[in-house]
Amino acid sequence: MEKKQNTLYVGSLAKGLRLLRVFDESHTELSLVALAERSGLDKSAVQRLANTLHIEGMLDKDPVTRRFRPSHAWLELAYAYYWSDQLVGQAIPKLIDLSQEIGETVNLAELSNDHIIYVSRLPCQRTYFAATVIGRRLPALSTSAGRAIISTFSPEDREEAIETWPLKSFTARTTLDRATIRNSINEAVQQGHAISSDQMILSEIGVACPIIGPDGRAFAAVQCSVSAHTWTRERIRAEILPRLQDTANAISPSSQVHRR
Amino acid sequence: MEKKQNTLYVGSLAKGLRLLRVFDESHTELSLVALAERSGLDKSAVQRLANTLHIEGMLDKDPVTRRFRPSHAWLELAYAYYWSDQLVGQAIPKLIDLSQEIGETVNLAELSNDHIIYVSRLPCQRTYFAATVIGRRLPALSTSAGRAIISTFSPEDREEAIETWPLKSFTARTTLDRATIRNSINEAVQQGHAISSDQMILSEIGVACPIIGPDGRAFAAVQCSVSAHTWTRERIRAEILPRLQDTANAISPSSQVHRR
DNA sequence: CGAAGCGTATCATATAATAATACTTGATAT
DNA sequence: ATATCAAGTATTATTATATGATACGCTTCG
Repeated sequence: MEKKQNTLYVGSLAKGLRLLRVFDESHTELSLVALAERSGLDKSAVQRLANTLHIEGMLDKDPVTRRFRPSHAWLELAYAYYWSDQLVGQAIPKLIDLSQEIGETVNLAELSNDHIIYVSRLPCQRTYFAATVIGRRLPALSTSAGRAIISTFSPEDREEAIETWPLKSFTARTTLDRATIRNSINEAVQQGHAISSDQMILSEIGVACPIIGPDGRAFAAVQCSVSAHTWTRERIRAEILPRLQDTANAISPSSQVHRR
Repeated sequence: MEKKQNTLYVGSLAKGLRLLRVFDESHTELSLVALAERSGLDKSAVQRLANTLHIEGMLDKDPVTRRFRPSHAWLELAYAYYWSDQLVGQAIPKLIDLSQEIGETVNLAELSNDHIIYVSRLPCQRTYFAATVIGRRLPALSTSAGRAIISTFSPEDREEAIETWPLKSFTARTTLDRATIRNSINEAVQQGHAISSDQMILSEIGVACPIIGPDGRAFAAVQCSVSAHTWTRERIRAEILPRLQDTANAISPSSQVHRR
């Protein structure tokens, strides 16, 4: 169909990957035709590609319903990812300490273009499932972690992010107004941390401190999610923030060994 | 080269996947030729495939060293996996409670052929990195979780597992003798749980209770890792085991809603 | 019982992946 | 400085390989 550039591009591989990416929160188990519909590929292509993925162990196939599901191999990829991410190894022990000290859910979020992605999550209280799963990608502007990171950008980059990065509504109270977000980020510039409420789910408050790179720009954040039923912003600032701040500082890239 | 069956098998896709699987604990960042060596593909093939993976966002490329690394997309796959795994959603809240109660690292392990794979990990104490990373795959026979699972098999299946499943040495004390393993599993049959020491790392004790399916056969286990410096088997049995057992029972598949 | 939906199998065709080769770059050593 | 080497990049002719249309068979459902 559409030519996707030159001879260094292997279309079949790209199509196979598209099949993998079609699975998400609400599509956890897909039939052949469902795969075809969601991927935009035709039935024959899906037949061959899905079959290959199955043989290679990337897709499980229910022998009775004939539907495909993500396989354990997807977790093995995550495993390999973790070893390749310099930051995680550095951060994990400190995050464990932090979560034990404050007794609340602690997350490590990394910037991934204009989104943040939760790389490590240490749930301490029962929460909704999505809050415990690694790999969740959210619009940076809508999260405390993202705002904390953006707050370390140069004024120009900050403004560009605020103006152009995507937004999506999750709750009735998700902020979709960029002026309000600008205020929140400006506050973070002043205070060195970001706080947000009701963005992903109601009655949830997020606090985040940026992890600042050698160039002064953050590429990650330590974040903490608490319930608005048991916490106020004041208490968060008094009891959680100092330790959160310390942890974020301790995971400073200045202490990172240069690779190899 | 070697014909890999029929026309329903897309070789290029399979080769691309091989490239992904080449990354692991000790190979976190690979150059073009390193990829070629480890994957067994020739340079041209790797060039095309890696390029495609890069364009599709599956591999990050360091602009200066030109080396490839796993991308955030690998975590997104894990995210999709979690939603597709019925057990995890069920288990997570109970595992959180358990880890808070006992204050020790709690894991959820699933059987993956003759290995177990850690699907969920809730570290409470500082440990070595590998013990905190999800997706780790270990020979079932060498782990308390694996032994707990095998202990629910029929005598024939149990014996076959003991005789034929793979073993690998991790520490000087990793049990490589199948008779010893048989004893350990028989104990688990009697007691309903498995305990092992020094298998993956020295001075580590693992306890595991099987999560039993509707057919009476386990396919997963709740596991707890503690340090031999602060715990004895007796104290583990007295203080950890009862709650561990309760948790494993509570995550019973009888309470699972039949899909769709 | 007929129809619809879905998974599976087959096959002729040309597209699209291949592998060999040559060019470029950058690092190291002489 | 210059040479050497290794690694990344680009090009191309060739054909194998992936393609997608079509047809078959099995369930499910009204």
